[in-house]
Amino acid sequence: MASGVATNRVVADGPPAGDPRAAAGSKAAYPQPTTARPAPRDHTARAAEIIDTARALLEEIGPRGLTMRKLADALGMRAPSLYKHLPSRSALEVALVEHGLDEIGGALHGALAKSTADPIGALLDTYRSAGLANPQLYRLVTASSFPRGQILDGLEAWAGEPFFLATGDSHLAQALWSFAHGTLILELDGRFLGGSDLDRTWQAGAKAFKAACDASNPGGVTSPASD
Amino acid sequence: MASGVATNRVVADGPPAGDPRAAAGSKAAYPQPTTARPAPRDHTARAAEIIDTARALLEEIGPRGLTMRKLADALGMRAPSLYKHLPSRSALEVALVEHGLDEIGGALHGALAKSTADPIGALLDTYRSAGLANPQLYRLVTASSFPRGQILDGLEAWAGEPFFLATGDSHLAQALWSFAHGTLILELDGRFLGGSDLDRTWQAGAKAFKAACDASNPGGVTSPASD
DNA sequence: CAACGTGGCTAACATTGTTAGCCACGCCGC
DNA sequence: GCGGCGTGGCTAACAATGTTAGCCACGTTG
Repeated sequence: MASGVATNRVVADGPPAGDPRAAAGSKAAYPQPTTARPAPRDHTARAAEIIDTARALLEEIGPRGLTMRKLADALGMRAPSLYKHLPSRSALEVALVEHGLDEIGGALHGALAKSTADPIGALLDTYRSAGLANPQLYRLVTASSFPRGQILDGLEAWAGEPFFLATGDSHLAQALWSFAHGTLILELDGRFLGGSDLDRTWQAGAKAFKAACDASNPGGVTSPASD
Repeated sequence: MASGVATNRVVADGPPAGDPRAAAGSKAAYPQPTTARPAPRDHTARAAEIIDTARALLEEIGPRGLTMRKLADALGMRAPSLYKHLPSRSALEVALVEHGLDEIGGALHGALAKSTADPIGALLDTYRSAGLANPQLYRLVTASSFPRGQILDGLEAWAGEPFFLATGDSHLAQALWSFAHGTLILELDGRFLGGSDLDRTWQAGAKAFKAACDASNPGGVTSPASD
């Protein structure tokens, strides 16, 4: 029970059965998005202000340092007053995570919309950039202990959809996402050897998955191993 | 400073330069281990008892639930008495993590020693099994917030070495490790879609990396894509 | 002008890790 | 035998955490 029951997941098993666009895309040769982008949750103006401040503070001092009293301090008020605008610290985290998922999902969908030549490479680059730009937020979004059940319905699925769109296969999509997340979190946590050239680590994975994608999807759009 | 300065890392950049065994292995065609297994840290008998209890409790109630008072309760004593045997809760976590790294590293090295036919497949299977057998310990070992600098010198490098041994290339090794960690932590956290067949997700990644390994190491030992 | 919702405050509580200080017990040297 | 002392337990207490209760000033609205 420690990690709760997760009802929302990233990387759907593919588009709903029988969707015509998935096979008959007009312009791009890979499937078109079929998941709707969930509308962001409504917050009071003051609540939004608090969440913004929390986000800035989060990047400064990390998830553990982000305490209700410090957050209140940064806003020129006392901790209990925060509860006039947010029900709990956990709700604040949910808001931050939803922010993060919306941003990262937007970036991934955007990357796929632009680059049709090398979707997997574009996806990985975008994923990595998004994480490096907001490391603490990325850590929070992917924290094991997070109460994932409270996140906006469909948000995680929408944010993860690009991995399916880029590979055309749900298991390859999950494997690619796993690689991206694993590499990013290990990079953020400084777990690779000091002198390592991480660009090449990402490239090694990208190359492997591009090849696997070509193999599972002959005549598809992913460019032949380009390295 | 939130995540500390990591001085020990997993997956070394390869064996020390000039090591003869790396190129001229006698029996197996892939490199032999060159990193020494660090001796476990010494603990008092009572300290070891505490650590064992902590480990059992960890799997029951998770890292966040594992509090000094609950641990003391489980041992029939009071929280402050724990400090007669361990300097801090953080030191306890370090001990648990070292336990975990030693076990997982042992399993990985063992797997490579047995199976020379499909080292990458064996490695991934072993990694996954080890994590699924002790999910909370795995979470702790790979937690972002962990003070990694205090871990026994060389332990992480030794535990990660098999990834290099199996691939023969440091960047491919890091990418493979990233995939393994990413997939495992996402599986443990229940972040894949409910109905997903995770065996196939692992297989998809394994296949991609085996092919990449063959490509970067022609005539090597990894078996040709066997699905 | 009275009523009331909004949004701040202080005081306080439980839980966490942790420290200080006390004491019972068993072993060692005389 | 016995005094001293280290070992390992205890209670009391502190600071920091999330959170609740209860108070009050202010602006809007009937």
